[in-house]
Amino acid sequence: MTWSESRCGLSCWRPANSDFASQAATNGATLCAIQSVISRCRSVTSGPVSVGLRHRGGIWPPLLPPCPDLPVAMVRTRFAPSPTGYLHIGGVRTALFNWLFARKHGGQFLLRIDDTDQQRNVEAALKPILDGFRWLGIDWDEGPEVGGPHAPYYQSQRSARYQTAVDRLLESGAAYRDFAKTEEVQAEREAAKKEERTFVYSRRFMAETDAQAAAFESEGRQGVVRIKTPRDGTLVIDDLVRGRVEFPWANEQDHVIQRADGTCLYHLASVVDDFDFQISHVIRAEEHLSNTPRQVFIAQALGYPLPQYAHLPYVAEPGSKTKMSKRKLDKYLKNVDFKKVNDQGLKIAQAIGLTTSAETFNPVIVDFYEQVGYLPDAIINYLLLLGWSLDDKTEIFSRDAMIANFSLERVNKAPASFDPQKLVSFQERYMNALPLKQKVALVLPYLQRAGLISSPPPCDTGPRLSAVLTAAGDRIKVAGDILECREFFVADDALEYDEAAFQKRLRDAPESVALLRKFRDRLATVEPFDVPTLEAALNEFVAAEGIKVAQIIHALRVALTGKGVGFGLFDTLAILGRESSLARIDRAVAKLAAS
RNA sequence: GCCCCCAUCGUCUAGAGGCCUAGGACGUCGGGUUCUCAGCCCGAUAACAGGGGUUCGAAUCCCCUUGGGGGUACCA
Repeated sequence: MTWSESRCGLSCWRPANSDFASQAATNGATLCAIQSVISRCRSVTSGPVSVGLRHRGGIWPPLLPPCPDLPVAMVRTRFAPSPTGYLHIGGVRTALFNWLFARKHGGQFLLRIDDTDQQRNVEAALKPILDGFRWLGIDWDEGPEVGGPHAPYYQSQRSARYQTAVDRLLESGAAYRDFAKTEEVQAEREAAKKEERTFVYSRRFMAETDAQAAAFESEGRQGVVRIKTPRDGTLVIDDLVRGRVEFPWANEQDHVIQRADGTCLYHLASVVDDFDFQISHVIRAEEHLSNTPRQVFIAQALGYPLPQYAHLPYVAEPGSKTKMSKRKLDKYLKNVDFKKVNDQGLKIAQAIGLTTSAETFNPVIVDFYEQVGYLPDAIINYLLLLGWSLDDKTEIFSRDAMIANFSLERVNKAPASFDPQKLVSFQERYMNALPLKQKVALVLPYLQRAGLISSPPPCDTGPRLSAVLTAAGDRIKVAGDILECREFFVADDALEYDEAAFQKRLRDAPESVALLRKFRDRLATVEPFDVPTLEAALNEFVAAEGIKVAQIIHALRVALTGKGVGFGLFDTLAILGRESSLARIDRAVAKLAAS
């Protein structure tokens, strides 16, 4: 049996215990696949490696004897953003899976910029994307800013490579110059549609010789280059997540690979780059599955070994299975959970004086989360579980744990819809686990940008912020939530009151106010002014007056913070200190008297 | 239209023919705890798209239907 005959999954395992170690499907002839399987085995064992077929339900005896001398191919993956000016959350998921796969197998992850279509300002449009990846902790071994042995990593700078490929394709007859006008092809397409058959270009304006080309050109026609797609036979792809997929060649088009102006199109460029960059695994979104045949055709015509393909399901819209796009923001905002996350972000952005536009600031775009104060680890953890799972219970993964456990085998086939609520739940868990010191550092810039703390901060900021964050506990879900606690950072005479709370707890509650005035004098002498002493003092006061705690505590909270809801009352008093507490009670009482 | 992919609670998922009376998480709804809020604890709700096979036995394998998604560009 030869490898090219094998269309089954390839596996390898540790001979010692036959433990299943790693699996890869192979697309017919790719030696690269075998090498990659072996290299993956190398990462888990140092002994001899057997390669054989894996069958659902069991491992079959090895078909090849251990062959330790086979060259070990490096795992190299890539993510290819186009410079659009923002980093889409779905793109991050794809990049994450590429990154995890490379890291898991000790390979490289690279970034290549798909700017065949863009003209200017690529750098500016790229910056938010690179910043986003950096913020998320997804690092790249080769690509923009870091360079690498295969530079340049911008498609716009690689046209010479593409031209060489086009020339070779033309020379071998795998591609041809075509002089049809757009309308002429369009007419054929419509005719096919009318007759309910698959459109196949007639090649009526195909020029296979220079003389033919010259003749067309003399008519004033302009030539593009098309691939000469086979018209019969079937292409079989063994996709690492979808398994065996077959495409009849007859349904494929003679796609254009080079425009009349000499610029090349994505499919050509992508195939050439993947070869040049020695990409071993092409891991990308499902939208490219149907595009794979034309890419395979180009690669094979060029004599390139094929990479392994893995097509990931989409990240779908909240509550739907449609691919998520930032263009349909209006629609997503009708989803209550999505809107909630969006509105909270907007509120924080406004409080820190951030000018936002829906284009670049919304929950589909990564920058949103950074600005609002989410934790990168929470987002990564959430995204990891969108289409992948380890088992039926593990949910929290450190970076090391996700790298150690990730595998393409466990990627789901069905699209997963983006659930803002679940993301928030991860964020809460991570925020909660964050050490106080880091929380302080995370939150401080928000207070500064909102003008509540100067920059550089006064020296009592650290302790006060720590005290506030401790008292706040899990009320701070994202860093920007600290702005909900502004009452601890404003001057006593600048405190704002929630009118509804003021009405309910003070104006409409004269008996509470009377108690408040009385307790104020007690507060003036409590020593020390700390939580246990304050609590004891209040309990004593309540007992002496024969009242319930609730009769005074709410009034006191409104007087101190201006709000009806907040931290524990004794925490609040202790943080404010005696002086502020008394001043605020006096101010509230005065306000009451004034109205 | 044609081609390709997909299908388990509202959502993310576990599930490799008997461990399934289908498990976990998020959400939702009750109850408890606390000075409010947040949290926490306890409980409940809720799914194998439909129909045919194969098999002693099907969420799991096969076929059909339905539904969803993607492709069919001189976009990426």
